This record gives sequence, structure tokens and C-alpha cells, in this order.
Amino acid sequence: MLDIKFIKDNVEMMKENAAKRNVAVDIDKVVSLYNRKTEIQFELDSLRQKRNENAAKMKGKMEQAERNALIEEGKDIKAKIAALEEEEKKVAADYLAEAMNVPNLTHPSVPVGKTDKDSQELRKVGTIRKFDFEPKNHVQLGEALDLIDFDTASSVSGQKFYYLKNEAALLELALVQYGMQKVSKKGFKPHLTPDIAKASILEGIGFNPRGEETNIYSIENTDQCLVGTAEITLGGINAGKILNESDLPIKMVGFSHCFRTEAGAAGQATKGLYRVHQFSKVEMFIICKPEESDAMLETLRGIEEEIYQELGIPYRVLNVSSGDLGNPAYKKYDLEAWMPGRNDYGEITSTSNCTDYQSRRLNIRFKNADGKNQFVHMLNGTVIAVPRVIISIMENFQNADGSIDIPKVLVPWTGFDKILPKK
RNA sequence: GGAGAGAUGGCAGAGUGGUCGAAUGCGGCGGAUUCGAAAUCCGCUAUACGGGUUACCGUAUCGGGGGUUCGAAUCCCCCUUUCUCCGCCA
Repeated sequence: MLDIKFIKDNVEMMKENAAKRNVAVDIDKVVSLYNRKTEIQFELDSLRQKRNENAAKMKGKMEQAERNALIEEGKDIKAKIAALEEEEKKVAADYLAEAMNVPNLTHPSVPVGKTDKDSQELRKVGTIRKFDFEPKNHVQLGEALDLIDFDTASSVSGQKFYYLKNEAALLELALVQYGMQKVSKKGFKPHLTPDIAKASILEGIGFNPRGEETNIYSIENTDQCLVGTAEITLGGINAGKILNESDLPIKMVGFSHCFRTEAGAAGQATKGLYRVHQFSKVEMFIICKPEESDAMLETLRGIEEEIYQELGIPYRVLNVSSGDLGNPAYKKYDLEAWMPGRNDYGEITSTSNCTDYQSRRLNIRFKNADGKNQFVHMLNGTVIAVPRVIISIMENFQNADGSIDIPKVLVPWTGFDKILPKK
């Protein structure tokens, strides 16, 4: 959601922006619905003023005939208000439905393009290993080392679920510990978050919890959903609040399970742990003043890079193209890790500056130096998306004898430095 | 899951149909007093939207939604949520 006044004043620019981002939205319709809504509100206000004045006249004692006349007038006003309110409701709903589809503005440095292929590679970090043996992918390794069980999970839970077993189970916990410790030492307050949130919060963050295209599991007979990311519950913490300027920036790091229906996603590119219905994730979230958000995005990207350098996983940094940003993001960086099983890079983190797009929907503001309430800027970034990091570790650090090396920084949390072949 | 009691401004807390955007206290801001401070006294002290675009005016908001009424913080219905007690449970 953007400031409607800004949209009204920049109709052409908003149309170009939506086109650039591959978003079908009727800007003219948004503006005309808003104008009609304002007209109706003005009429309603005048009618209500009349009603209030009419009622005020009846406060004291008066002739019954005079009172009856006023009551008749009041009834007449009441009917007019009711009719207009009906129309207002309809127009307001239509307006909101269309306005919600307007994407955020786009940072000037974002490469224009339709898909992820148009994203700009900023740099590659780390050395891609040349194997002197035939490397296995993580599915093969997982089976050989008794680390991952897809078959049992599919009979117990359904396809695209998995059991992590033995060292892999401990590796998940180690990654979560490592991520939470690492980032909380940088001033991010650690949170364990609910895995369920209300649909209204999902919408505020920019997810669409309903409809055929949705990637969200909803809970039958409630207005609650399984979260797709802790971004939802971390962002929801301050919904409706007016924050003090001195409290900003607010930096949080949260752990949650993430649930995604992944409707229609299947095939070789998403096999194994790469795209699953449930996974664990550590996520950063920042609420800050508007002028700080550009720099905060670089901070988040920097932390992500530091982590993958420490883990020793080769990666590249992408400046995500306009068509692949999603509605809330103003600018987004993805880190893609080298995954030998794909013989390609695969997305491992994503950090976005959503400016005031989410804060408008969630109504999160701060009182600025002039005493005015201003919308905050909100950003998020992945620390550890557990299954994809496990893929990267298993595939990059496998040895000819079938064992897998554990990155040094994780050893304090795993308690072992190697996963050995089972007898 | 059952029973009961609540939800009012930054906080505490009055208010059971029109004189209530809301008493009073605390807190906050400004001023008086003082060499200065404390104490005391006086005044001000919610948000959003819309119109004048300055000192103003209007509308809405007393947990949320719906209803009754000429008129609702106040009456009715539904929901949410908090507390207390009981049950169940890791």
C-alpha cells in the first residue's frame, strides 16, 4: 500500500512502475474509486452534522408538536445517511481491494526485467570446488548416510515433507543456534515466534492468504494461518502502534517454522530439501526511520555475506530484478549458494527493504522530531533457511570416502566435525 | 472446555439515553511565586479524516462489529481480549 495522495499526484509514474514490476493493477481505477469515496464521505459528514444539530435542538423542553416535527426531520436524515453509508461501504471495499494490488515503488538501482533471469549479479564470493570424484547430490548423500527420510515422511505427512535424522537433526539445531547467537551479538533481539498468525497480519506484511494462487496454509474455521516466515510475526508485533523515535531502529532476530503449500511447484529443480512444505528459518527484521532504510539494507546484506563466508559456502550476490521483487519490496538482494547437486547456484537468503509499504498496511508509525506521526520503514533478511543450508553443506563439503565435513563455526553447536559413513 | 467479572484519554479511574470527547487524580507542557529548587497556585494537555490551508470549523472514535433510537460511552446481539475460579494438559 502506498500513500493515495502520492498515487494521485503521480499516476503516470505509478503505471510505469507497475508495468516494470509485472503487476497488473488499474491505477486509474484506484484513483477514481478514491475520489468517489472522498465525495461520499464529505456528503456523509454534512448529513451527520445535520443529524447532530437536529438532535441537539431536542435537548430541552418544548411543545410536543414542535418535537414531533423535529423527530420527523431526524427520521428523514437517518434514512439518507443509511443509504449513503451503504454506498460508501461498497466503494471503500472496492477501493481497498484495488489499492492493495499497487506494488511498492522501485529503487532506482534495481535492474529492470521480467524474471529472476534479469537480476544483476553483483559479485561471486568463494571458490567453487573441483571434485576429483563424482559428487553426490544431497538426496543421495542423505540416503547413504541415513540423514534424511523422504519416503516415511510422505506416508506419514504427505509429499514434500521429510525427517531429518541422526547428524542432520543435530545439524539443524546447530545452524539455528549459530544463527541466533551470531545475529543477537550484533544487537538484534532474539525472538521465538508463534508459527500461527491471523490472516490480517499476513495481509499487512503483503501476503495473500486466500485464493487459488496462495502459498499459505489456512486453518479451517478460523481466520488463522500457518506462517510462511517469521517476518510475519515479527512484523506484526508493532501493528497499530506509534513508536518513539528514540526506540528506532528496532532490530529483531526470530526463529520460526515456515509452512508453504508450494502449489504447482515440482520437478528436478526443486527436488529433495530445496522446496518443501515445512522448514525452519532464522530471520532478521528491522524497523527504522525512512532515511535509514537504504543503509539498513546494506547492513542486512553484509551480515548475510559474513555468515556464508564463515560457513565457507561459495555464493553470489544478486540485485533482484524489478519483475521478481514481489509487491512489498523496494529493493531486494538475494544470496545464492553454490549447490553441486544442481551444478548451479540456488537461492539461500533474501533481504528486502520494504520501505513504508508494510507499515502503512499494519499502521506502524513513529512520532518524529516535529511531533508528527510518520510511517516507519521495515526490512527483513534471512539468516539461516535451514534445509537449503544443509543442502549446501552436504554437497559442498562431501569427501571421496562418503563423509561430510562440518564447518568449524558450527562444531561448538553440533558436537562433531564430520559426518561419517554408516557401516 | 465450563462459570463469573471486566475492557473508558499516556496511566489510574468516574460516568446507565440528550447538559459527555468524556468528571477527578497522577503524569507531561507552559506560566506565576523563588536567588534557585521543593511545595503551592493558574492555564494547557487524544487520534484520524475532510474543509478553510494562520488563531478556525466539521465528522468519526469510550476493545471490535452489527442493531434499537430523532439522539448511544450508556440499551440489545455477536466477536475479540484480560482477570478470577473449576476442569483438562506438556
